[in-house]
Amino acid sequence: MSRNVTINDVAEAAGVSRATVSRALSGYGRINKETVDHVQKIADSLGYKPNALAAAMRAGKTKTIGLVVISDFTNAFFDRATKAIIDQAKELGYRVLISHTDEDVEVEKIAVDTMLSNQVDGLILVPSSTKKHSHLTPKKLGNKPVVIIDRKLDTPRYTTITTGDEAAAEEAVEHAVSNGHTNLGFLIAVPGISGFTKTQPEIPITSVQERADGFLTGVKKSKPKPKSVTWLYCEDTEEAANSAVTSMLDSPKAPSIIFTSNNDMLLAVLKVAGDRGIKIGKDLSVISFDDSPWAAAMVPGITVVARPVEDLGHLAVTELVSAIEGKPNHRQIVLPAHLVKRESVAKLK
Amino acid sequence: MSRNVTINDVAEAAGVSRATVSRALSGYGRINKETVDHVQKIADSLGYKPNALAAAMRAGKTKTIGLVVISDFTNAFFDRATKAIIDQAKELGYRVLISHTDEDVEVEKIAVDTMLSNQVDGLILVPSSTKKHSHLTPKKLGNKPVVIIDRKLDTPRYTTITTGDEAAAEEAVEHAVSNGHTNLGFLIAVPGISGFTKTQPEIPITSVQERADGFLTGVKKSKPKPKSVTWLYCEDTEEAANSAVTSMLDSPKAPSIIFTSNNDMLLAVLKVAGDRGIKIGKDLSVISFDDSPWAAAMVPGITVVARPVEDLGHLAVTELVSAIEGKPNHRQIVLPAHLVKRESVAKLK
DNA sequence: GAGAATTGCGAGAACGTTCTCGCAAACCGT
DNA sequence: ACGGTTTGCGAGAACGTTCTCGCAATTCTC
Repeated sequence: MSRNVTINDVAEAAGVSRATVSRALSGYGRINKETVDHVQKIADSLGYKPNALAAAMRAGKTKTIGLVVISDFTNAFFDRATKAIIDQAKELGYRVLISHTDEDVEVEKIAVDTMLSNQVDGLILVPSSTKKHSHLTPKKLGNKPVVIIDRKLDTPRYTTITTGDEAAAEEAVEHAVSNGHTNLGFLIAVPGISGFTKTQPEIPITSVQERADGFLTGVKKSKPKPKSVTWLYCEDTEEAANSAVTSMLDSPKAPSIIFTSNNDMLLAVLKVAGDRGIKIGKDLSVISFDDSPWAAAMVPGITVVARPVEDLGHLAVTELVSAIEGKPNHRQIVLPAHLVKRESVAKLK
Repeated sequence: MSRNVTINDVAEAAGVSRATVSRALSGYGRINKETVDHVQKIADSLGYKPNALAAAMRAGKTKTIGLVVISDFTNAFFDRATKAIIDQAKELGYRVLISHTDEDVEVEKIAVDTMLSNQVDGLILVPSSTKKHSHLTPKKLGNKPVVIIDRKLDTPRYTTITTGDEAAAEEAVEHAVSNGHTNLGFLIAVPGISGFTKTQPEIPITSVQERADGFLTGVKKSKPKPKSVTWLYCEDTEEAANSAVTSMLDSPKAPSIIFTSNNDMLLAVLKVAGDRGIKIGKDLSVISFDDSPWAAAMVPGITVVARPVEDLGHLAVTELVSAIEGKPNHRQIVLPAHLVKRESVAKLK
């Protein structure tokens, strides 16, 4: 394992000092053009690669952003968000260190600590909990810039970028009612509970809360009052979701349409309905949150609330970098979400 | 922006030397138990967070793995692989720096350089090209351990972990033929070409090549010889895929089953068929590579070749870390893929 | 052509750790 | 009580870079 070529090796080989090599390669200060060329050549021939660690240490800047998401990339929101963030970070000259917390505040704490220990210049964070964020004080974060995405903290301390899920949820209900649906079912994924329940549990995630609120407002406002409304709150696992859907379909006032708060719940609806031979878009309608290629390509296409995920990721990085580079501000940004109407909602009567 | 608390600050506050603080917190060398407690307390009260950069520089180890994938996480293979890799890395005490190359060798080159510059201890790499890998010599990689996954290089220099796609592809054809299909269509995604073509282009990716080979072997071996076989090689974009599928369905000898080499192609088949009112699993059958939750939940469920993606990611990290920690070996590992039979293949006659 | 301005470069400190070395104090055995 | 061992800790170097400072050598100015 041969040692790496350092700036000292280059300096020696070129017959100049370390300082001159640094000047030549980084292009600052006063230096002769010919020296630059000469050093360049030597550096190339030795296969010199600058040590970003050493540079970062000296500079106090790592050009690295920490990204702490709750979920992995097997999720129709976080895969796209992560990609957008990495791409935009690269565009602005930053790298991204990624960690995921699986909705666990303790894991989040450790993840953030690791990020700080690795001297990230700033953090993009999807908080696990609206309320438990005592580890997220500016002091504990070493006063580093932070951008919160997808969800809000109950104290709006940092720049926060979310999507207008409440209005979109309302629009979704409106769309269903205007298509003649009067028996509505809502399936809300809530982390931290076990199994599923009819009574509304505490929802530690503002985006989910807003979706539920939007659904509720939609129900309240709906012109022909719905005959029946079924709410089910469900743990985000396959088994729990399948049980919940089964229970909903077996209830005496089975809904003609189910609204799902995310794609995991949607897949459960598709699966259980499929197993029972219930045809989506005909016997049973469905509207879900979050668009995806497969939701569009399926037959029938699934009507969804599409959120501007790429814009959100892009903006998060832009805001963060702007803060890193000295323009700190605490903006609360809400990007509009909108309903994409496909064929999974039957027109009744 | 208050400066960070360093080991010097702790030392001063505790009235001991830097060395003692380091000993106390890292737990090595000879040190008094009481001193340890005292220093701990002071460190906590000051909110001291060790600077991983400085430690890494001193140690020459960053406990970081570089992951260079071709695609982002919006892909049914790489999302799962990435998650598995991050999780297993964390398990073994490593962090992961991620980059994606979009199948571009030049981007790959820069990505690898960035990784090296950031002093990763090892690399997990999905190479963009089987042949163009002059930037991947041990020398250029500073003799760091490398694990190649998903695809092979034409010179097997590093530990390589792939899946047995050829056998699985053969099995897929066999399954179709045994269900009475005699008009077969193959839709192979090939990066680097534009649009689609009937003539086989050079395939720069061994996994795709193996799938094509497996399909071909399957065709050759098939008992009732197929009446017609249509091959289409297609750029991995939505438009090209849609055109290719359209072209295939419009050809005089339209296939009764289409084999797709990845999920993007599968979605194109679903989309075009859906638009034309062609029922999958009835009027048209399909088998694709790579399983996913939606392929399972759809109606009909899509018959797929499932690859052990999590195992692959897991193993990649384990192998890499073992090499980092001094047991270098160059294994060529092939994990078995298998056919998951669902309802997207019609039984003919 | 003498003083002033400019140019090019080297010496050396600094970033925050870890770890080797060596020294003093405490402890041991006889 | 005296030589030898153990214990605890401090001094200082090292990792690879960047950047300030200052000093020569060169060029400019009148």
